[in-house]
Amino acid sequence: MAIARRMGPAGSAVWHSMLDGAEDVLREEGYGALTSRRVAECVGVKQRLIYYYFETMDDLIVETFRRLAARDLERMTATIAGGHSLHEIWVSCVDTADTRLTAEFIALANRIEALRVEVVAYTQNARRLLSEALVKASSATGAVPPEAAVFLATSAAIALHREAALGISSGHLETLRVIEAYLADPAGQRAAPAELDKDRDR
Amino acid sequence: MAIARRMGPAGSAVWHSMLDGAEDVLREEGYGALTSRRVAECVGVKQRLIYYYFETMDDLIVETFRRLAARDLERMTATIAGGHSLHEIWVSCVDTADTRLTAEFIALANRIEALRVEVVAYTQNARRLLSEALVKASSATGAVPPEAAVFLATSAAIALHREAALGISSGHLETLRVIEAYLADPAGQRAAPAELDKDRDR
DNA sequence: GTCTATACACCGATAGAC
DNA sequence: GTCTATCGGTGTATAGAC
Repeated sequence: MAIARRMGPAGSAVWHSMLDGAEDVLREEGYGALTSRRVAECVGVKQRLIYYYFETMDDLIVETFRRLAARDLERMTATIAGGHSLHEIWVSCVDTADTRLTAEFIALANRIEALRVEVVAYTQNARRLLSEALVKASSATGAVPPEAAVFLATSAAIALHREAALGISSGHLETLRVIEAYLADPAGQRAAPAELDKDRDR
Repeated sequence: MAIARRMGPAGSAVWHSMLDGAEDVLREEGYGALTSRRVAECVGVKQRLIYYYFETMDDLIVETFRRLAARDLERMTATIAGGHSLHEIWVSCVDTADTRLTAEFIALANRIEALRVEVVAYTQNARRLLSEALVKASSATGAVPPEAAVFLATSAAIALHREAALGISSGHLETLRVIEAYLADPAGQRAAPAELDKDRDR
């Protein structure tokens, strides 16, 4: 175990731009292309500088995820606290969220233990936030438990993005419609009592 | 463009064992470790031989997926034709399927055009097979269109496997229960008319 | 803080012997 | 059909000048 070499400060402008570069590469080329040379090229510096700011490439990856996860959870918390409708929360928290990026991190988490821990924590936090929001929004107990609804909706969101990137669209519209119908009426009283609410919009 | 070099026959024993090796590496170490040397080591031959049987590494990858996809679709077709219940089809076609492996191929498909085409074809075939089976099983039109149900169930299955590998389990039981309840009664007459069926079990 | 230069491992792919 | 040997490229990571 060698003595830690001199390193640049976390949080500086260059440090952040390196995380930005790592994000871009991951999003557009996948983790197979996430190399120190590639990130350096994105930032506009030489490769050596990456190792001045990060001990290893794994560290850079973990830090990139940490920043992303923190921002995501903050945004989710703020949106949910804002008293928006479930549909608005869905669009802001899940549909908008960069699930392509998240999928890359999840894949990486199978190889990098430190990242695995962060991904688990983030996933559980996000799921808890969304489940609570769903419980609050639907006073009546619906046919689908909130934990299951959140799981189905978020895993569908990831799959929708992934398939769209590959050029698959079969079943996508139908799925989105089901999710949006559920969010509009989570308790599922569509059979008879919900007819009253439907008329109100006309 | 060079003249194609002499190559070994597709379908031979060694050829198959190379696809086996590629599958193993993908499943256990991810596509980052899928190299000609690694596969050769798995098979017990020298690296050079990989290029005797496959023009490029991308070719080996595509062939590996093709074999896997063909076997998967065959098994699905047989199971569906066997007249089993929806729940049995679910377990045999989706829950059992190697989603870890599939996820690796999907990730690779973003970089290898020939693989992308194969993945798209496979996904659409699998989705069509399952949707048709679902339509046949539920004569009445349920609240959820079959295309959406298949999409939600398969994307949930992938997410369940992926998260289990990472050590996440929150929401999993609830999700499985919802899916199994749906498969047991896809038409969704649980509100009033289904009460009759419920009592039958007691 | 940012650079040039470099060590060493491993990658895909090829040449040619047996 | 399978091998040894090798080329050129790129990966992580380090040494040390400015």
